[in-house]
Amino acid sequence: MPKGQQSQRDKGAEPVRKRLSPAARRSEIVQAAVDLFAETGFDGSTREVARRAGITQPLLYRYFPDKQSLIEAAYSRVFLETWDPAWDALLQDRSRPVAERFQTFYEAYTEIVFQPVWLRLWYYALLRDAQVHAWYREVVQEQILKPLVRERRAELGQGDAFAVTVEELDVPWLLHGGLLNHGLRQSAGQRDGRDRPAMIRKALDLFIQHSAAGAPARETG
Amino acid sequence: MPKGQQSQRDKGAEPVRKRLSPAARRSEIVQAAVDLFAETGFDGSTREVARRAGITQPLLYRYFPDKQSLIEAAYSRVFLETWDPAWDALLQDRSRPVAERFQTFYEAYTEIVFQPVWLRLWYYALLRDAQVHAWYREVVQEQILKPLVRERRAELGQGDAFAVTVEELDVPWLLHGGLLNHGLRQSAGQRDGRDRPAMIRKALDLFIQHSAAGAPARETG
DNA sequence: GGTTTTGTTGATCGGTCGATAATCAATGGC
DNA sequence: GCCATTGATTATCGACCGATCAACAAAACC
Repeated sequence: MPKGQQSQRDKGAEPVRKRLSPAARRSEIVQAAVDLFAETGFDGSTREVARRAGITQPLLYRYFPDKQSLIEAAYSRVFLETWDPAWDALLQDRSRPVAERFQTFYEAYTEIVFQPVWLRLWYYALLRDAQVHAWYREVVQEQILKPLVRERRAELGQGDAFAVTVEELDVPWLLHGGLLNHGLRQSAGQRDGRDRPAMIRKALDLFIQHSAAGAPARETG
Repeated sequence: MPKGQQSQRDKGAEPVRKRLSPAARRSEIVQAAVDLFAETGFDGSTREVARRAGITQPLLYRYFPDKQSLIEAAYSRVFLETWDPAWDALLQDRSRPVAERFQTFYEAYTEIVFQPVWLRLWYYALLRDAQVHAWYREVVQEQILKPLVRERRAELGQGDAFAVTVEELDVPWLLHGGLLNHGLRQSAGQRDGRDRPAMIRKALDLFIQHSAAGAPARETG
């Protein structure tokens, strides 16, 4: 019989101590932190994080010097792993219409960022410190919205060399923000069945129409 | 000499006790709560609320049975006093074009709801309980978006009697959400000078163009 | 002016939180 | 099989929080 199978200290079937590699343990803690913080905000207790990770609370301080660094680890886990490098190529694939490209992209993108855990953690981060917000705002603008404007310019034969202006980004920001807000609305208990792809399509239609209106009067049926 | 002018207990110039009417005191407490909760979220302490209101913390429990009712009082102060009854008439004033009416309305509306205290309290409330969110979502939809669709129908001569469908609300929701998100973005430390009226105008233009495209092919230059 | 009413305060309780120190025990090296 | 390493736990500290209660004092009343 293996020793310690049923010592007096065991209250359940779970072995009292399970020893993991630092990387694996740390990963479990971060995942527990992400889940908890997404539910309750960053005032969720370290004890609850530890409970969900199946460890005791002091052990948490073996992997993170303080709670703040645990919060930042949760940031990284969720936000930094959002962007798929393949999307950059997708957005610039000029063999397909802009609307079709960005439809594909936004369906994949929102499938990630519309998850409650992502949206809630995002808004909690936004409310807590403007630092994270400024950083991610830059990501959205450079990776998504400016490519959208540039690719649409090229599609309209307007040339894509010169810099994208602030005014050109207004409508893209409006629609991107509208989509984000739609995700938040659906995430917060709403169940009216309006599906994501349709909403994305409408947003992209609005942009395509709007950019065409500024172009040399090419009409779309 | 008035008694108690400089007793041993006075540490500053402030009189130790200032006696107010319950209504005035309660109002001061609620205002302090609104300010604090907008800054730190609803985990802001009752002691800090009391400090900002210039009273001691136990007195707070003379006016509110517990912290939750103080939170709800802060809700009411900010959210219930948002809507100006005059706006209902404004939105239905058919002597002016729909775009012009809603431009005026949204400029007044966002002047209130784009205040950091409003936006932050709103998102904190949204993240905390879906109840408040569902309630306010109903307000926006019934008071703003459905009138927008109906008035635009009338302007296009399509008749405004039959009910507004869910699909018709998609684009309005998209643009309304985009505006809200724009306010949040500006509130969170961004200073790029893009002004509200211009953004509102672009959002309304998008809606007007979109609804015109669905009409019997009337073209707008 | 004495008495009542009630707005206000000081003191404090039980609970939870973040963080630390001492101790225990599972694994790898030899 | 012993030992060193280090993952993991128990116990605990100081701070803060929500809430309660007895005591105090400023108006209000007659």
